[in-house]
Amino acid sequence: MGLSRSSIGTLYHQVFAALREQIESGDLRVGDRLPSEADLVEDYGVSRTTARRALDELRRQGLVRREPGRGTFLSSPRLRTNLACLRSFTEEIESRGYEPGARLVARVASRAGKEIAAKLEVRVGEEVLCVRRLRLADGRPIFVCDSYLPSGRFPELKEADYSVVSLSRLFEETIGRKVDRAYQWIGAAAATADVAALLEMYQDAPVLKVERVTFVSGDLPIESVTAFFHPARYQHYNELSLSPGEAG
Amino acid sequence: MGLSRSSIGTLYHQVFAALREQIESGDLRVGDRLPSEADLVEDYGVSRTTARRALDELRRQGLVRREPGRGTFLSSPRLRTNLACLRSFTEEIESRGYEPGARLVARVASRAGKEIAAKLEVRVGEEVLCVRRLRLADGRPIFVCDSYLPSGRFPELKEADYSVVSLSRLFEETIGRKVDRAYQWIGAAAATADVAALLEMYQDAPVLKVERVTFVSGDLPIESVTAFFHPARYQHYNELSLSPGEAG
DNA sequence: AAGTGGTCTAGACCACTAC
DNA sequence: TAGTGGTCTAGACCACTTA
Repeated sequence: MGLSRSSIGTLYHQVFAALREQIESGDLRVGDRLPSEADLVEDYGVSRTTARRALDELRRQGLVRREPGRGTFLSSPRLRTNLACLRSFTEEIESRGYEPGARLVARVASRAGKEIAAKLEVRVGEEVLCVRRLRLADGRPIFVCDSYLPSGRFPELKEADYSVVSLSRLFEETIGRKVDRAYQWIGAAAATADVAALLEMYQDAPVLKVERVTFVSGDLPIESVTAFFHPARYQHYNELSLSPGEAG
Repeated sequence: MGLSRSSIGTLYHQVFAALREQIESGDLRVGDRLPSEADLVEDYGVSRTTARRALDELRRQGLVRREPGRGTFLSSPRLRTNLACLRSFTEEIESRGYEPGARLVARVASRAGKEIAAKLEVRVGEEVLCVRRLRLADGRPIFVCDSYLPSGRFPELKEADYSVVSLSRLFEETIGRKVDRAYQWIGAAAATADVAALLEMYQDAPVLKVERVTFVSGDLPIESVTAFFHPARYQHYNELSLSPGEAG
């Protein structure tokens, strides 16, 4: 039904997206059984391998659990993300089939205090730009992010338009350097009044707090960002394995 | 060669393990090309699907990157070390220079519900052991963890002493298998009354919630654990690099 | 032109679940 | 007995890279 074999994307991703849409629309409730692999073969006219890959993708993202002999069941409609590799928040939202959005909330020129100066590797008092944005997935508020940008080091940043969706792409376009690596801390915090309002939560409700410093090629910090995530709409996911050398 | 089609494990896991062993033995250097899918088909006498799944598993763990038209290459050490590596909570506490401690709070024999059964890959109703422990660093409460253990699969777990500090070591000693990999979700939640009391916090205060499923060699789940961290005393840290697929 | 990984098909057998 | 997911095979075509 409605699959394209030309340029829309892979078949399994189209099947995956169709299922995800069913989940998001509310047709399926938590615990409900999804179509079996055989059902998908019939409904979409694809092979079992393709149908299976779509269901496996849903599982990998934590949306469903699969029980041998029983079926595939909706577990939880949360957004989940894999930390194992560096992806911009925009890429994470996109890769899960949602339409990423952003709303510029504030934009203030300022000067670096000790904390920000250390993170951005600039002198205290150096010019920085503070940008607060509300990030959305399919129009729903997912997180608030406060970005601190070294506008002293990269003057191009002062003129940029921060109502765009992806800051990573903005960095690449305006200063011609690609995002390369990042480090981050993940913790929990109580929502302040302003964050709570943006995320449609109560003040002091728990939020997931991510502090990230991002580097572009040349190992230069380009952004220090603190993000507050709606805990019911977003969880970080990752997979861990033994580091080489200790494996058995 | 040396694959078994009986009881050692899936074919793709055996191929995967053979390749990982080659990597860890040092036969392959950073940037070296691994055997192609076609090579593995010949060498191990498996289908391309099976060979491919082994290589995909290596990529999923960040050990290799795959380039269409070129081949599969061993990732750089920095990429590998930056990717999430599996450490027990005990190791994490130790690496931060604290003296790890543990207090056994509860220990109950029970039966697996749907959620736990799916995570531990056992049947619903199968015997499981629930263990709640309070974890300490230099005597201060850091987190509460609720472990669900497949005592039906590993009867040795029933007799074990859970007042020890490291469950990973306990697993290795009692069942003779090493912890191999894990996956986890990280989110935020409000502290329940019992958790808050153990962590010396107020009820409903925000806590960092980590749900982890740990596997031992043979790819068998050994533990499904939910941990609640004191947000002022613990934050999750990690470093991110470009994904193996896009890395330069 | 040959080789590589990415995708897709159309089958097969198995263990398990539910009726 | 029928249906489910887990694994595996033996092909196929494609876009891409390298020589």
